[in-house]
Order: sequence, then structure tokens, then C-alpha cells
Amino acid sequence: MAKTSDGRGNKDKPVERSTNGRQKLMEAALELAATTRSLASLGLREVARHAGLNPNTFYRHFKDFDDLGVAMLDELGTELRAGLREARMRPAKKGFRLSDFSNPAEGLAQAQALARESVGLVLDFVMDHREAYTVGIRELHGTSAVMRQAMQGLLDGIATDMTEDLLGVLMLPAVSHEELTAVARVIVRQMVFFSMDYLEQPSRHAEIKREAERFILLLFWGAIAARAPDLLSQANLKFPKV
Amino acid sequence: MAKTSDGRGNKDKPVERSTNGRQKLMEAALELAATTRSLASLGLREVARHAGLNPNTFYRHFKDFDDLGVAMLDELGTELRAGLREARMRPAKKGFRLSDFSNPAEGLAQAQALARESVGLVLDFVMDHREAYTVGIRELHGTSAVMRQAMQGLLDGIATDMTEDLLGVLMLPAVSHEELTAVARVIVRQMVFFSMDYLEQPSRHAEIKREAERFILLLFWGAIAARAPDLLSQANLKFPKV
DNA sequence: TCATCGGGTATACAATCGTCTACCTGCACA
DNA sequence: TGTGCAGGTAGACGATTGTATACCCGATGA
Repeated sequence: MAKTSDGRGNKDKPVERSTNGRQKLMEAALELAATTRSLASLGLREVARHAGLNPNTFYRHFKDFDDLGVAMLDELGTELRAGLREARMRPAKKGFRLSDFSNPAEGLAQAQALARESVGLVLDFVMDHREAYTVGIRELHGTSAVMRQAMQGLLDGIATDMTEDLLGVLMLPAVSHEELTAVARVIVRQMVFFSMDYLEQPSRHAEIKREAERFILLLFWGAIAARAPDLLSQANLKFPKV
Repeated sequence: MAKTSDGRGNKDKPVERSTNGRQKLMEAALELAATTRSLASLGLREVARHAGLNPNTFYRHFKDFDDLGVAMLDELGTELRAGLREARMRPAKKGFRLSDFSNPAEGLAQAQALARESVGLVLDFVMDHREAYTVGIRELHGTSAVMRQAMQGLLDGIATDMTEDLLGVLMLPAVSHEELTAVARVIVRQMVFFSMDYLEQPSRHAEIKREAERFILLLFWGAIAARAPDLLSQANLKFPKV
């Protein structure tokens, strides 16, 4: 996990001790980047100063700012991903299980509930980690190719998780695996924007949630209609109000 | 248009002369920002040097980097917007006109053609202005609140244009104006990502075009199915291959 | 017990930065 | 005719930057 460049004695002891300065630097960088500027354009001295450390201590732990960025993304990214998966499993444990669409009306109703829960989940997470989110998204289109790629990888990873979880819970009729993956990617990326709106416009929270939810449902509805248009009209299903 | 702060003699003469240095600075900033770093973190001297001018000349034209950024976005943004509108009008002149969905099959086929044309249009534009696009998107999530707001305004403006143009050409059944606006917003934002993919992965150009096109169609299909599910099944329409 | 080494510090240096003040030049207008 | 001003230049200022070299300490393992 860590790349502790032990010149000697690389036994199988991870040697996790004294991650004090390293952690301090990462936290300082996060705070500074969130309020001041992009990660890549942070000053080495600036970060060290804000962490209460000597400028040169930076070199002990990181060689680049890319290096620090990737480390941060590693830490927070896995946390986010784990949190999302775990939370997505929660409703399943509450007996929230919709196998096939043998009862389409009920199936879609529960799909809507699932969408609502997921949207709330993501937006809550973003609110709880707004600094990390702000900085991360900045790097998504930033100048560092390394960070850009890492962030895109994280988003795609989330989309993959989402696809797999969905497949275990929701058997969409006639929607193939690749199709579902594409839809998940699109949703994850769109949530980037919705999250931004959510952070920047606290007064519109409810409205933004509705918009996001509606967007997701529209996509799934389209996917179903594209593959099994009969399903919708036969059951005389109405698109939910949202 | 320009804010030539004439202390005296503000007759109705715009006085457009000698925009030489100003233009040079903007071009230099664009080039530097595209290759080096974010706009906001550019050096004043750096830009001036790259423009072959004295550092102090910067102050003659701009007071901030935000100031310069907004000026650039003004110039390129209106160009993009005009280009898109004009190009979207082109098919309409070719007799490409689908009023209502009295013939749903034909209507949707032409909607697909319209989607394809629009996607190609945007992606071509991005390829032709990759520097400006790269820098602009960087600022969309950047540190400068001024630039962020300006970029979001541009995107929303494009979405509005798109909605109006669509309303003149394509009467989607039972899809309200606000609904169409929401869909347009979502499409425009998603195109940001597709454009990024397009720039970064030249080998997947055709594939990305297909994905974008498919995404748009899926949305419209969903919107139609949500409001008029009968339309799709009655006419026994198949979702296009894409 | 003692050498090794990771983590942290101190100092120094050249480069670059933003900005201030001053000076130059050629139009425009009265 | 000549005055004012926008546009551009020159030089200097203190501050801050990244980095190189050298020193320090406490734990660890032989």
C-alpha cells in the first residue's frame, strides 16, 4: 500500500508507525486547496507552513505534488467507494429485493425508491466531505495528467460498483450488462454536476434532489422503453411524478 | 461591449482602435493556460513575456486574471454559441423539418439524425478549439468564483439555445417546455465529459460519438415514454440501433 | 552498545514573482 | 497649436518560491 522505500529489511512488516508528518501535510494540502487554489499550484512552503512543519519535510514523504495528490485520492477515494457500496447494500438488507419485473408496477416503484436513496446518499456524502469533493473535482479537469487519470479511474470504479450492485438487486428486463454500465457511467458523471449545484445552492437542495432523481429515472425508463416498449404500455404504467 | 473607461467624451463612438496588446495578452494566456496550468495561477510576468510585452502592459488592459478570463470567455463563448446555433439551423434549411409526431416513426428517425448532427457538431467544435475548451472546462470547477459562474452561465445559455431551437423544429409530444429545458441542461453537461473523452482518446472517436448519440436518444426516448407510452408501442417503434 | 537510518530542522541561494514610480510616444480633439 | 491621455517601456523593491547541503534526534536491530 505505502511505498516506504526501505532500502533494507523489506520483510513482510508494513511498518505503519509515525505517519504523523505525512498525514499533517496531506490535511494541510486539502484545507489549502479547498479554500485557496488548485492542488498542483500549491506552494510547497505554503503547505508545510500551514502544517506547522519545515518546508523540507515535504521531500521526506512526497517527491511531487502529484505524488501527494494521488495519496490523498487513494485515501479518500476508497473511503467514498466503500461508503457508497455499504450504503447501497443497506436497503437490500431491509428486504428490499426486486428480482425480475414479473410485477412491473411494483418493480418500477421500488426502482424509484432505490434511485431516491442513492441520490440522497451521494449528496449527503458530498456535503460531509465538501473539501475533498471540491478539490477532487478540480483535479478531474486539472492540469496534472496523473491526477486527471486517477480521478477518472475513481469515477469509473464507482460506476462499476454501481452496476454490479444494481445487477444483484434489480433485474432490468432486456437491458444488457454493457448497456447498464454505460448508463451507470453517465449517471455518475452527471452526479458530479448535481453535487456541485448541491454544494453551491443550499436553498435549492430539495429541488436538486428531485432533478437528479428524475434524471436517473428518465434514463432507466428510456432504457426499458428502448428494449421492451410493451412492458410500459401493457401494464399501463405511468411515469412517477417525482 | 468593451469597457473602455473613457473619463471624458463618452459620445456614442465605441472607439475600437488599437486592440493589439490586449489581444496578444489574451492569446498568450490561452496558450500558456492550455499547456501549463490553470488560468488563475498563471504568472502576470509569464503571460507578458510569452506575449512579447512588458509586464506592466498587463495593467493597462486588465486589473485581474479574472478580468482577463472573463474577457476571453466572452469572446470565445459567444463564438461557440453563435457557431452552434448557426449550425443547428443548417439542417432546418435543408427542408429538415419535423413538426408534430403525426408520423412517429419518421419523426423519431429524424430526431436521431438531428441528434447525430448535433453531437458531431459539438465534438468538431471542441476539436477545432481544444485549447479554449481545455482552459474553459478547467475554470468550470476552478477556484475563481467569477470564472465558475461565467462558465456555468455559458453552459446554461447553450442549453437554452438548444431548447429554443429544438422547440422550433421538433415538437415532442407531451413534453413540456421546462421538461425540455431540464433535458437540454443535462445533455449539455454530459457533453462536457464526452468532449473530454473525445479530446483525450482519438482512437475511440467513432465509439464516443455513438455513446453520446445513444445517451441523447435514450433521454428523449425516456421523456416520450414517460409522457406518452402509447406512442411507442402503438406504432411498434423499435429503438434505433445507433 | 553502537552504527544506521527515517523523520525533522536550519540555513542559504538564485530565481521569480507582483507592484510601484517614472518616462516615452503618437493620436485625438479643442 | 498644443494639451491630454491611452498604450507601451524601463528599472527597481521586497517578498516568496523550490531546492541543495548539512546537522540533529530517537528508535531499531545486530
